Amino acid sequence: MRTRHGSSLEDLRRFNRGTILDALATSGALSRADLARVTGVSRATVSSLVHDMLTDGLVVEERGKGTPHKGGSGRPPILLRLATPPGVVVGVDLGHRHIRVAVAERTSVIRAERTIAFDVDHDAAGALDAAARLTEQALAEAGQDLGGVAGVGMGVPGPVDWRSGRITSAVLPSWRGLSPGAELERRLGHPVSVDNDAYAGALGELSYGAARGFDDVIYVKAAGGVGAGLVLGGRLHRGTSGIAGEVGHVQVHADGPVCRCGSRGCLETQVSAPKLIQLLQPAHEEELTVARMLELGRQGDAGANRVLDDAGRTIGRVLADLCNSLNPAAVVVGGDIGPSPALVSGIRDSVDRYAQPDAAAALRVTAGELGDRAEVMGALALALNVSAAA
Amino acid sequence: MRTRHGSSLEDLRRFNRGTILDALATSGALSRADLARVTGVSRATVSSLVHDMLTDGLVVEERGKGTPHKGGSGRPPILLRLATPPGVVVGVDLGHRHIRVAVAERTSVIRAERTIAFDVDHDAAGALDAAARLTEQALAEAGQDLGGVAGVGMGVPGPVDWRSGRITSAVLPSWRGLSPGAELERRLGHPVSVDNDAYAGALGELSYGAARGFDDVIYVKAAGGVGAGLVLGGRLHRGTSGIAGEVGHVQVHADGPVCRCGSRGCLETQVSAPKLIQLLQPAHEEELTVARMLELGRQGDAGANRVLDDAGRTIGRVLADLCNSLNPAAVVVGGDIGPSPALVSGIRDSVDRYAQPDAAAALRVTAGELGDRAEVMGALALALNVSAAA
DNA sequence: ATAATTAGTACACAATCAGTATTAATTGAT
DNA sequence: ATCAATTAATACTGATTGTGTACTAATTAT
Repeated sequence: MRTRHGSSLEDLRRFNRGTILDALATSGALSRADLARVTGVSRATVSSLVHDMLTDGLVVEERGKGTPHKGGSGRPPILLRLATPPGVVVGVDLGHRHIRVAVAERTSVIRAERTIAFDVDHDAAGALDAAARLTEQALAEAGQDLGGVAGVGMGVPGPVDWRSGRITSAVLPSWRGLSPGAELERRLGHPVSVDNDAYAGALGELSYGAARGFDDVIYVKAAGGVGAGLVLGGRLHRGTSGIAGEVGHVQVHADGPVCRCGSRGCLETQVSAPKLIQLLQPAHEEELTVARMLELGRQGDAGANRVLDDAGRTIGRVLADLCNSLNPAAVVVGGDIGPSPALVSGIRDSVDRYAQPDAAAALRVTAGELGDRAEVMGALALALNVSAAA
Repeated sequence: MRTRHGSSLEDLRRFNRGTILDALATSGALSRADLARVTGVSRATVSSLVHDMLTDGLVVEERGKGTPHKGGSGRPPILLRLATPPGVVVGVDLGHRHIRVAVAERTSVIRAERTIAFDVDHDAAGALDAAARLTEQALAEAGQDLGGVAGVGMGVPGPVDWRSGRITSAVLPSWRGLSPGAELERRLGHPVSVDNDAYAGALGELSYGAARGFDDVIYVKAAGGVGAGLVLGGRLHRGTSGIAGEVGHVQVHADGPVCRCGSRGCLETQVSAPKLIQLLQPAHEEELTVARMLELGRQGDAGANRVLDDAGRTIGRVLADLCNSLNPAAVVVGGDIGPSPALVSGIRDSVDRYAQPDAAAALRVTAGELGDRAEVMGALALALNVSAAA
């Protein structure tokens, strides 16, 4: 149920209106009677609120259509649906090595999309320039211009202090101290909501993907690095300084190689996508890529599946401890190696082995539903200011 | 600000009433005008609500007293204070080896307290019998009987499924499958709210101790076992099946001794209070106890401090990973060895070493303020149904 | 056609909050 | 001592809102 509002009558009405909009957002199309049943608000009030919302153009009636009815007889309901608000939202996903931009209707239906490879890590300014250029291209393809933009969200490959909007951590020199939101805003002339890429992915899967409806979820992004977005109590957990979920730098080998973070034997040094390719390369003549590795896995290549399974077990070892502590309902695996069944089953095996039986029993481990779109969908959710934000 | 309520006018009024009660609970004594300023509710509404509350006996006026005034002139305010509601609340803390019962006014001022040593782990039924007996004794001391009890809360040494109220995990045979709340209710004739002891401790420190005012806190209970209560986003995080915070069974030595949970090398096998005493005993002729060990540490005994410091480092190693994931504002150390400065500084050192610098910098590591009363105070908070519950 | 059933609305009503006097109680200046 | 100034509390009025009841609308089954 919805929460959080003020103390006046006006607030109360706004609250009820929000409850109805939420119900419509999750259920698609409902009649006024359905809304009254679902929300607990009386039919008369629903009628009144819906009337206002129709006047404001927030919802539209869907008359005469199918009008499916349960009992058989009775007056057919007039279904209500959220109106697609004018304008579009823009989602920007800055990965370590790619930039993806999506332009979507405010119902989050994607209208245009652009992806390019880019060395984001080492050229922050260039990446932001490219993102702005891609945004303009995608807007043009969608038949829009910057004036029609209602919101912009962005995921960036590093921890963001979500009060100041600055990149706090020192992992990527070209990003250090930067305010990526302000930077993109300068280029687009529109405010930008920013979160790190793992949070964006979590938000994407939470709003539109495999994590929908769960209160406590760990979203793991396994790609060039390893990060996590934690959904706790139905909300994204960012922590005191906005760096919660940084599981990539948990030490898994005391005497492992030195990580870019300065520590030794971090999870990230063991299971990053480049590392896996490096492990697998000697067995192949062709130049391997992540996509090729996953394809080999699908085709049953033992080496590829072994590498992915081992990586899953290593990640699962870390997640097991976290699941012991957090007892979540689901682990959703994303990132570009996330779709690998071998990786997911490796995580599952490791969690089953190392987490407490009760925690493991309550846990569902799945690949994300959105694939490499999770982050950009999350960026769209940020732009739409969907409720799940903290 | 307060949150969470329904959609009707009645709900709105209840909400505003709650807002006022909250303000009074935190600020002690306020005039109606103060309340209007603090809560944002209009003076007229505050007057009306306060009138109702006076009629119901929820608040009392404090006329003529000091009546401190800011400006100097003007009609002196009538201060309002929460009335101490009739009746008392009972908190029961079942540790592994002790039982503690407190009877408190509903303002959480403790009226009577009883503590005994008891082998709770191996005799659940006996422990509950003893708890009921102690409750009656403490009630008598406070000049009350069971009829005057307004609420009972209890912390138990094992994970509780907080929907069914049953002990879920299999760690303690005599407790397996038991419904301790229902059992104590049968003995006292009064409903009992139950949580595990680490949650109770967290709730105690959150409501009355070192964790007050923080949104994200890890409370660690270091005693016969090691457990944690996680406060995330200002609320106790119980997880999907109510077993969140079970950090005692994180593996810290792959080839360590077998734990009572069946796994090997669990944190609990390395740093439980009995284990520390066992480590320290050879250097002493007298039979050591936990209290004596802490006293030795205070007196500067190198061995005792070394053992405690090492234990802190081991715990800190586990907490570092958790702090990387959760980025909390504070770690509060409780349990019977929690007051040891060596333990706390060991945790601090380990966290500084193994957690990311940003997460460590945001973190405050302290001993709990409530000492061995944390759990029973948390049980009182449960009984008072203080807001922090999930 | 008619009854039954379900959806949606109109209207009277009560609950609630806010704004504006009005009254109350005190200080300080004359 | 008296009176203005100041702050607190309340009474009253008015507007907004949600609910319940009665009513109309639209369809199916008989």
